[in-house]
Amino acid sequence: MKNFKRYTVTAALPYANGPKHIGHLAGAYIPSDVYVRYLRSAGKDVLFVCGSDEHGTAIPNQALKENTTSQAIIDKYHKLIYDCFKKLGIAFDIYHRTSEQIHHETSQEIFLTLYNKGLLTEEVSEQYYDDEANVFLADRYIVGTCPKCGNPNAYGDQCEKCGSTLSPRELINPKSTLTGKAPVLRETKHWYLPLQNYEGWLQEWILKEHADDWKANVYGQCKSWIDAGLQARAMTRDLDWGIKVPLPDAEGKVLYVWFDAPIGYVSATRAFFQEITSGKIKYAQPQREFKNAKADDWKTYWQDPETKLVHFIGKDNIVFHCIIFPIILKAHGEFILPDNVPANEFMNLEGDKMSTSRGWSIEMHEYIEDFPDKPDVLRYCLLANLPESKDSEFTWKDFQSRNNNELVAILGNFINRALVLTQKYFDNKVPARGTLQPVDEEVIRALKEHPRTIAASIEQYRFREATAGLMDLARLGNKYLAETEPWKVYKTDPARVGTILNIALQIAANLAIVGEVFLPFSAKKINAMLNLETKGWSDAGSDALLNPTHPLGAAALLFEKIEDDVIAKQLQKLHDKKKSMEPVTVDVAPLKPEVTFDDFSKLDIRVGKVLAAEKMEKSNKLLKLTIDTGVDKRTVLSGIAQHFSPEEMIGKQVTLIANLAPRKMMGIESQGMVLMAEDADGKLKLLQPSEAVFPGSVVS
RNA sequence: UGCACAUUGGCGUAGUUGGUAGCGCACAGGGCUCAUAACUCUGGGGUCGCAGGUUCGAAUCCUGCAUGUGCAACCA
Repeated sequence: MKNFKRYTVTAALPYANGPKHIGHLAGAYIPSDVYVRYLRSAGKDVLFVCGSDEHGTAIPNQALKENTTSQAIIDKYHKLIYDCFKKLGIAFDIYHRTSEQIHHETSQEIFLTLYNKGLLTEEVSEQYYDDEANVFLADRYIVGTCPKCGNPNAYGDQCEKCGSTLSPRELINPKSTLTGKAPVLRETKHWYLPLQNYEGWLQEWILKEHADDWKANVYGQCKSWIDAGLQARAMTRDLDWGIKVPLPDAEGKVLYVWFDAPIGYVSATRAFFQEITSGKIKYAQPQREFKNAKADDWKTYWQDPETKLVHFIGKDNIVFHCIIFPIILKAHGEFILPDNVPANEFMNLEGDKMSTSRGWSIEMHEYIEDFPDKPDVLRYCLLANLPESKDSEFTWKDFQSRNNNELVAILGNFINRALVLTQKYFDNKVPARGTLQPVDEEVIRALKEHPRTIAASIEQYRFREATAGLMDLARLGNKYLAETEPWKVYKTDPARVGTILNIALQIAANLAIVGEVFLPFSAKKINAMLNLETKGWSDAGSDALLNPTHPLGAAALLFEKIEDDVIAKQLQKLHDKKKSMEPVTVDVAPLKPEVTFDDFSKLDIRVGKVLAAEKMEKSNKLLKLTIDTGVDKRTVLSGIAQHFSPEEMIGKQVTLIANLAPRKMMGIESQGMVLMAEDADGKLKLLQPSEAVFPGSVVS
């Protein structure tokens, strides 16, 4: 494997149209953060960039939905998302924004370079235009009747009923989903990147060079794209929100969001060096010292072949990061290419796909609100369940058991045991070590081995395995104490106990070093308890991190148990949220055949008043109502017993059909029918005049 | 519909070139009591989605089928 001088690590730019959930964390942000923390701890030259993706059609759409401006949307969600990352310990060197000037310039420069090299093609085509909303319509925003199966709700790109792929022009009776109007065809010009010209190169670069080191899901996805044959893809759009196409004849055109978004990594890097060299810090938060940095240093991180570029993303982004963006970089000519793109699969939640819009999700800010002092618990739980090779599952029960059985019982407990014993027997000072016994030598050997295997896992992007390694190290400590039983030995041989606790404390100090990568907040606490400065990975595995007589800090609990009711509450909250998000109009019954006015006027619909109500015996559905219809008082049976009690019906005004032929039910004749509206959830609601009217009032 | 990835004990999963299937949780029993009834040891439990094939030998390679997810659409 090639040895690199430095690393540029990116995490997918979150799209700033809404909050992000823990599935996003598991996909890209937690693994990238662990990777970077490890590299930093190992003293590597690494830069970790991310930022908000703030262009594309979905932003103005979200603005419409929230009744505000696009700018307000991106401001709101940029802040929300970044705050969450910070509180969860995701340690970017810079978290930038694609709406910044420097990003617009960088994207335009790269676009112009491709243009000037003659690598973009220009094409005029006819596209549907909504002349009420004054926008060109993306295929998705057009619905109409499917020419193949007659489904009236087929999208401009595909009919979901018969599965056939369509183009908007094929739809019968196309309509804009924005205004409901029929769209018109209009000519528009766009600039395309002919991806097919790079097929040969991609075959060489991905299919040959990365056959072994890219993950199966990533490699397979790329192979399927390349084998299917690539096509020219438009790199511009008709939209007024985004980066202006830097050409004279491109009024009203912006760069395609997938053209500019990955360039965001580059502009963030540029902004980073600009900010730290000028001292005008706006977004940069350097997580280590950047000595003698120059504004131009961004180039080293993006153009020097000795830099290793790694993109962390979710599986939905594979094609953009492995095919399209690399083609842009390659076409430009001066950039390095990603060495790896360790894309994760998706994380499900309690047996179902996570979805913010369906309300089936745990948003980052929701977690932080409910568990403000537990960022590491979430980090650990996600790390232990990362969807590295297939979709995985987050459940609150698992969250609880990971916390109680692993963080509390194994890691927290070991640290606590080592410290409490030292307090008790050695006045809270690190005891000196005597002659080592085989059991000591064995544990020291194992201690040295752990950081090595953990590092190897991380370098292969196997973060789940690496996390298990951390917990194994804590297990090693517990096992050592159980085997040596210092609390027993102390009665006969206090010096021997000194040796044991010295070694146990060295293990604790190692847990702080290794833990910093996975659980930074807890690692900090361990260091405070040990009264130790943060140490780097080069010290990991050492059995001499604490010197004899070194005074320890105060012992405190590292993690606390999570009780059942906390978990039950979260589950309830999740289900409630889903319910509140359910669309109002579900399964609306189709229209019945037309009737004439004469048909309608045959019905005698009038308002009556319930005088008496009682349950029908042996029926769980029927209520027997006595209704004042104005002309008479009559008995009506109504199948509403599961929705209304007899008591609450008495005195109510109801709408009834008074001339419906009488019908016998359960031995009693019903002389009319009370009208009800059935809600989406099957619940019945009374149909009443908005204000009380005289019984017998006719409805027409 | 096409392509890609996945399918392993009750649950969550590992299995890197084919060689008697590992781990965590849960479960049962033992040890210990320094520790947040935590720790530690031992044990039971899997014909590796289904059906074929290649091989001395297949969870692993090939074919077909089923199920799930993603992509394919100007959805970020």
